[in-house]
Amino acid sequence: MSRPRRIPHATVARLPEYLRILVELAHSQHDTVSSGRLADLGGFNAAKVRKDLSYLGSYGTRGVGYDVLGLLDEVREALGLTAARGVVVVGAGNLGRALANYSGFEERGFPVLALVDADVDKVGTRVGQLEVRHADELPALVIELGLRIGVIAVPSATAQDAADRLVSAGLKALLNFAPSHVSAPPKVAMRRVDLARELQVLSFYEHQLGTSAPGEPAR
Amino acid sequence: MSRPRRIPHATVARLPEYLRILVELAHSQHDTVSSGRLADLGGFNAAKVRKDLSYLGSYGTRGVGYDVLGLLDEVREALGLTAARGVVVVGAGNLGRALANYSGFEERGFPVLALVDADVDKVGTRVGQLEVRHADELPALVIELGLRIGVIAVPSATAQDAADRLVSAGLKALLNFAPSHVSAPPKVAMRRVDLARELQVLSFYEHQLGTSAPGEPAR
DNA sequence: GACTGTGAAGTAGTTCACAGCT
DNA sequence: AGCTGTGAACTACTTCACAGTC
Repeated sequence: MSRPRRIPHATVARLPEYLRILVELAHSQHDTVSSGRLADLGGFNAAKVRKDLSYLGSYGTRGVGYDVLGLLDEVREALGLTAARGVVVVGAGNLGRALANYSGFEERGFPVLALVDADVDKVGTRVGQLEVRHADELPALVIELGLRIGVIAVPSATAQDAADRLVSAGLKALLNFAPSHVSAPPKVAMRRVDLARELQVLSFYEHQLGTSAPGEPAR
Repeated sequence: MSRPRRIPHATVARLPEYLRILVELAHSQHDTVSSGRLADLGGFNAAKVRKDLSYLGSYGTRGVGYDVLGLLDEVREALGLTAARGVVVVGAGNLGRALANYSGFEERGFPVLALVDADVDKVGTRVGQLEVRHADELPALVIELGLRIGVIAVPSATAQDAADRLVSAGLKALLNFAPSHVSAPPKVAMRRVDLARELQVLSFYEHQLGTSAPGEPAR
């Protein structure tokens, strides 16, 4: 009930899932929810849910459950989602254009406000609402549009360069879609999504038919 | 050096990364590689690399390192990547079309051979090389094209339905891009990628400026 | 001397089980 | 009675440290 400081990474990785579930519960007019119900909806275990929420200094009520709206605020607050966070996509190839168009980002509070590329032939072309800008404009765009998160959607060979540009333009959070390891200063938060990797992991478990794949990643 | 049975999930999740690095090393004519070098290239620690590879019954040579081509085969074999694995994408919306077009899948051995949708208005339209087929044709397509993996790219509300269709069409490996929890029989390998979730996790670490985000997920 | 393979120690994450509130 | 919050036990993963091989 007090508010302990350090939230373990495994818990942080589940917060977006709690958020999603709580948004749905709020829509369907539920005002309280128990850890058991949250566990069912998210595919977790009830004890884990309670422990996770306890790190937020959650306000559950014994005998009753958690207040949906209150908890929703707590989770949003913990994730730092109190204001929309503008995203810039670097790389206007296939993947970059798709990401810039993907409505799921805007819906969840991450509007894609800019799309840049280093290739002058691509600069000026339109992708949905956006016009492709030159990568050199990054520092100006970051300031002008208040960008917070950079998405790297360039080929592996230039991913490190894209990351460096984003960091020197002042961004502190990067999501890398290129299938290669990119390094950044320790103050910069960095995650990677490798779509083909997911298929390879699936391939492993399908291959080993019978061995069921564990649920979802943590860390 | 013997070949112990159960590969821990955290190790499985890193195998694709080793694979990628080994492919690059092979291209650049390296014939051996040490655990330390692999660790550098992947952003790991050398002891972890050695332990991971030991689960494959790896053939490292003390004093020398690992044979690049031999290890490449071992990893490919462990991942079950000895033959190409056909993929079907369910959902021809924004995301589904982008995934069907994404060249990274084919490049890594997962050709997208079919794209289906339940909406008759979308059936017959073209996306890259593919013509959108009706979701009812799934069981036939699975047999005809030898599909192995299903990718779910429909809205949350219909994700469970899409999963059920894929499972009853005989697929044993599903990748879910919808931001909701989907259940499947235990024999079916199932993973989820939630793009907005990654941004939310980044938001957390950016918010808590100074707390550096740990590297990459395992499990 | 360089580098692997692996027990053992250390750390993180999960689950149990129950005391404590409503 | 129902459900939270949390120490304690357990399980998984990582890292150390060193014996063993080339």
